[in-house]
Amino acid sequence: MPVSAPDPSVPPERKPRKDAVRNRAAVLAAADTLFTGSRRPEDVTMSDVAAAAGVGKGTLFRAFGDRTSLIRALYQERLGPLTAAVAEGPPPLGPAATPAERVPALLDALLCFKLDHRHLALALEGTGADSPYGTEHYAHWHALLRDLLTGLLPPAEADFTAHALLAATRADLVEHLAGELATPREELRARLAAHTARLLP
Amino acid sequence: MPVSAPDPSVPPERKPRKDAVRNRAAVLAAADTLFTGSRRPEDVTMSDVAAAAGVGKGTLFRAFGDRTSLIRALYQERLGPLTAAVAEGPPPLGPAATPAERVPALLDALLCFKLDHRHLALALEGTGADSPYGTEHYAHWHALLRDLLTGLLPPAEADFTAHALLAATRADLVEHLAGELATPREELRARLAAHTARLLP
DNA sequence: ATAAGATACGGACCGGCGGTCCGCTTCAGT
DNA sequence: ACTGAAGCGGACCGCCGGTCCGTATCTTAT
Repeated sequence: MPVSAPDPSVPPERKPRKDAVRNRAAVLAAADTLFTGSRRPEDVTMSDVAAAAGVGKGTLFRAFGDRTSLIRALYQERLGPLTAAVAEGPPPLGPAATPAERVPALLDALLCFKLDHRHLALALEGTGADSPYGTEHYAHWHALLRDLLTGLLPPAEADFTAHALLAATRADLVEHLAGELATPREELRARLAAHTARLLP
Repeated sequence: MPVSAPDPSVPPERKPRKDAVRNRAAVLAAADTLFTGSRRPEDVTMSDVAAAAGVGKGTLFRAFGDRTSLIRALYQERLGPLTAAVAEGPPPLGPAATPAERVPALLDALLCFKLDHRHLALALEGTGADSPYGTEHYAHWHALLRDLLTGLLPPAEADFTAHALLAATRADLVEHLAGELATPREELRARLAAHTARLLP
C-alpha cells in the first residue's frame, strides 16, 4: 500500500548521498586544475582526473557519464556567473540595456570569458566528435544574439551575422591569438569591439 | 670513384618506386571515398583506409606518416585547383583583380569549396590535436586576405578582420548550416556575401 | 639476363585510451 | 542496530593510432 508518496508528481527521486556530492565536487575541481595546467586538453585523461580527485574511474563515469559530459558540466559551472549577469544583471549586459549597447557588451564578455578559461573552452570545443554547434549552450547564445541583432540589421542578415560574430570568439582562434601570438588582452578586446562596431551602424 | 653524379646539387634522391606511387594514389582515393561516405570523419579509421585501398597498414603509415598528414595531403590535393586559380588565374580570383572585388570572390570560393568537400574539410579541422590555426595552409590564406584588406580598412583592423572572415567559413559552421539546418547553397553564399560587403565600404 | 642491394610491403603486435562490470563498502531510513 | 539500496573502485575490455621486422618486389650495375 504505497500511501506515503510525499510528492505525487514526478518519480520519487531521492536526494543524492553525501559522499556522492562530495566526490562530484572533487572531480570537478580536479578536472579544472588539470585542464588549466595542461598545454593540450586531450592529454589529460579520464584516469588522470579520477586519480587527481582521489576517486576510482567507475565513480567518475557513474557521476558524469562520459568525457564530453564532464567537460560540459565543468564549463557550464564556470559560465554560471556570466549567464546570470546576462539573464538578470544590470546593463550593459543585462536585459535592461538597449540592443545596440548589449551586443558589444555580450561579445566582449564572451571573449573575456574565453581568455580567462582558455583551456577549458578549448577542451569543450575541441572534443572532436561533437562540434560546438548543436549544443544547447550554443543555441542559447546564438538565439539571444540573433534576437538582439534583428532590430539593428536587415532581418535576413541577423541570423548569419550572429553565427559569424560567435565564430570570431571561437576558443581555438582566441588561443591562437592570445596564446601563440601573445596578443595582449586589451588589444584583442579592442579588435573585437572594432569589428563588432563595423558590423552595426 | 663517384664520377657520375648527374645532379651535383641536392642529395642523390632516387625516384620513387612504381608500386609506391600506385599505392599512394590508391590510399588517397580510398580515403576520399571513405571520408565522403561517412557521417563523422573520426569513424573512418586508418585500418579502414588501408583495407579499402587494398594495402597493409604499414604501407599506409610509411607513405603518409600519420593520420593528420594523410588528411592534409588529401586536402591539399583537392584544394590544388583553387590555389592555382588564386595564384595565377583570371579575375576576380586571380591577382589581376582589385582587392575590393577579390576579397568577396575569395571568400565565396572558399565557402563553395567547403560546401563541396564538407567531409574532408571537417576531417581536417576536427583532427582534435592540431587546430586549424598554425598550419601553413591557414597562414597562407590569412596572409593573403590580410594583405588584400590592408588598403580597404584602417590598417590596424585588417589582421583581425581576416581572421574573423575566415572563421565565418569554418568547416563545422558550414556543416551545421548546410548539413543539419539544410540551408540552401545559394542562400548561404548570399549571406556570406552580404556579411563580407557589410565589412568593407 | 642476372645478381645484388635498396626499397617497399603487410599484418602481427604494442601502449594507452575511453568506457564497463561487479563484488564490496557505505550511507540513510526505520 | 538492521537492512536494502546507492555508491565505490580498479581490473578488465575493445578499439585505435602507430611500430616492427621478416619477406617480396623493384631498380641498377654488370
